[in-house]
Amino acid sequence: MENKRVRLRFAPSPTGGLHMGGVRTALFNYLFAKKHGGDFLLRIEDTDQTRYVKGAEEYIVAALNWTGIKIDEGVSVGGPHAPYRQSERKELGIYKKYADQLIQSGHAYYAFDTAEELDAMRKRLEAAKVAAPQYNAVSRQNMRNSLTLSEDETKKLLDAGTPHVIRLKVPRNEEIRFHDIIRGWVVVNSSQVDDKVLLKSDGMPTYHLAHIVDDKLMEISHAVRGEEWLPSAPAHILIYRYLGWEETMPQLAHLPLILKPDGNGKLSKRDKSGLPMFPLNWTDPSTNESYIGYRESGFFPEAFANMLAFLGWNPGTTQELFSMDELIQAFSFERVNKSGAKFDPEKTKWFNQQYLRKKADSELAALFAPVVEEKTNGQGAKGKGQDYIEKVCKLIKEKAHFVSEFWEMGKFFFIAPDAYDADVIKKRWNEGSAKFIAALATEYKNMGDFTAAEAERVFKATAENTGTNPGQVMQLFRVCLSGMGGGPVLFEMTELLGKDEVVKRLETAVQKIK
RNA sequence: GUCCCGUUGGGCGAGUGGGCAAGCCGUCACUCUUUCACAGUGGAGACACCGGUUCGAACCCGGUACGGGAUACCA
Repeated sequence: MENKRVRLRFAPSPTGGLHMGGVRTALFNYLFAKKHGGDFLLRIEDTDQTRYVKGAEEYIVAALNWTGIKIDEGVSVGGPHAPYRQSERKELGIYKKYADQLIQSGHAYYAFDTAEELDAMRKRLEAAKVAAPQYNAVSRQNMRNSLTLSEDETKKLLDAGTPHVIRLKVPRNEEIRFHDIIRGWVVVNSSQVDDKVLLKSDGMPTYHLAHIVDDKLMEISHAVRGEEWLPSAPAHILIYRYLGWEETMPQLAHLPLILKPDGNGKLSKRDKSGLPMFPLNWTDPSTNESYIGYRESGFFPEAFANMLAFLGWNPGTTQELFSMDELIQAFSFERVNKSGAKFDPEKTKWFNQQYLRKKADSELAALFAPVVEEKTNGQGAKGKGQDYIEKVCKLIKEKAHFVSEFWEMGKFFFIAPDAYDADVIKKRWNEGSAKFIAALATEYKNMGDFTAAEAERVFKATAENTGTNPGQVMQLFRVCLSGMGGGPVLFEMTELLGKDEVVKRLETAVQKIK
C-alpha cells in the first residue's frame, strides 16, 4: 500500500485531565501527519464506562487547541467517519461484527468464566509455580469456554444470556515479528501473549479490538503511542492477521516514556519539581483534586509545544527554538529516541524565557495589564496608560521567565515600596549614604529633562560633590526606588518612574530608613 | 518471577568502526555594566561493567548489572 494517505490519530481515554505526556503523544502524531500533508484525528476511547470522567473530553480538546494542535477530523469537529467516540460506535454494532467474524474463522471463542473462576485459576497457576499465570493456550483447556464446552452446551449458555466475553485464540507457540519505526524489528513468542478479551461482557470492545477496528475503518496509516503498549503489540498483530488486515495495517511507532526529574519512573500526575504536569488547570470532578496547568502558570503555548517536542526527539542540529511550522518541517520518527527522557524543569523554564524575550512589548503588555489592574484595584496604571505598561514590560522581560513574575518584579512601577531590602540597607546605609540620597533628591528636583542619561549624569555629579563612591550607593539608590536589591537597568527604570515619583521616593526613603 | 524495551558528563542529547566524543540546560570562574541581572568568554564534568570480533569500537556480538514498561472483562 504505497502512497496511502497519511492519517494519524490521537486516541485518549476520557479518564481524567490530559497529562503532558499525552499531549506529547498527540503532538508527535500531529507533527508527522502535517509533515506529510496528512490528517490528524481525535478519537475518544471511552470503552471503560467505570473510568469515565465527566469533562475530560472537553479538557482534551481544549488542551490540544491551546497547545496549537489542530484537529482535522474527529470529536469536536466531525468528519466522514463519525461518530468518533467508541461508546457511540459500539451502539452501531461496529465491533461486535468483527468479534463475530473472528469467532466464525476460529480465531476467537466465547468464555463464560466468572471473576472468581479467573481468580482461582491464577492462584492455582501461581501455586504450581507457573511463571506467568495467564489465560492462554494451556490454561484455557481447564476453563469454561466454547473450546472446552460442547457446541450444544455453548449454545445453551448463550441462549440463556449467560454473561460471557469473547477472547482471542492465541496460538501456543508461534513467533510473532513486527516492525516498529522507532525500535526496529521486535520478536516475541506467542506463548508470552495471553488470550486477550476482545469483547467484554457488557458488549463493549476492549482497547485491543476497538482501536484496530477503528484504525482500519478510519484508514489510519501510522499508529503512534506510548511505550507502555509495546508488550501488547504482538496480540494486535495477531488480530490484524486474523481479520485479514495485516497487509494494510498501520505502521507502528512506540514513543519513549517521559520520566520524572528525580530518580526514575514514569512522570506522574504530581511532581515535586513545582512545574505543572497538565497543560491546563484540571480539577477532578469526583475527587475534587486539582492540578495547575502550564497555561495558568504563565507558559506560552509555543514554549510548551517546543519543550514537549524535545522530550524524546531532537532535530540532530543545534537549533532548539522551533515554531510549530518549523517542528512540522523538521520532525521525523527516525530522530525519536528509544530511551526514556527525563523531564527537566529548568530547561522547561528556559524555553519559556526564550519565547518571553522574543515577544513584542505590546503583546506582553496586553497580558500584564489585567494583572496590574487587579493588583492595584484599577489604580496603578491609571493616568499612565498602555504605553507605560509596555515600557515596564520592556525593562522587566529581560530578567523574567514568565509574565506571571512581572508583578512581583515590577510592582514598584505602580506602587511605592513599603519595605526596603534589609540586606542592602544593613550593608550600605550609613550617615554618608543617607546624606547622598537626600542630596540626590534635591538635585533631581531641580532638573529639567529627566532622561536616563541625564539622571545618570546628575547621579555621578552628586556623588562627586558629596565625596561618595558611586558604586557604594548605586544599589542603595535602587532600593530606595524599588525596595529591591535587583531589577531592571537602573537609570532606564529611573526615567520611566519619572522625576516627581523618584524625588518623592527618595525623600520617603530618607525618612523611613534608619 | 517471566517477557519486552532501554543505558554517552548532574539533566537533555549529537554520534552509527578510524584524527583531542558536538550542542543546550544547570554549575563554577572571568569580562562587561562603578549595583542586581542579561550578555559574552572560558573551566570542570560522560561512552554502566566484563568478555569477544577487528589493525582499530561509544558504535558490531555475547554475558552481567542497573533502570523502565507489561503481565486486567484499564486504556
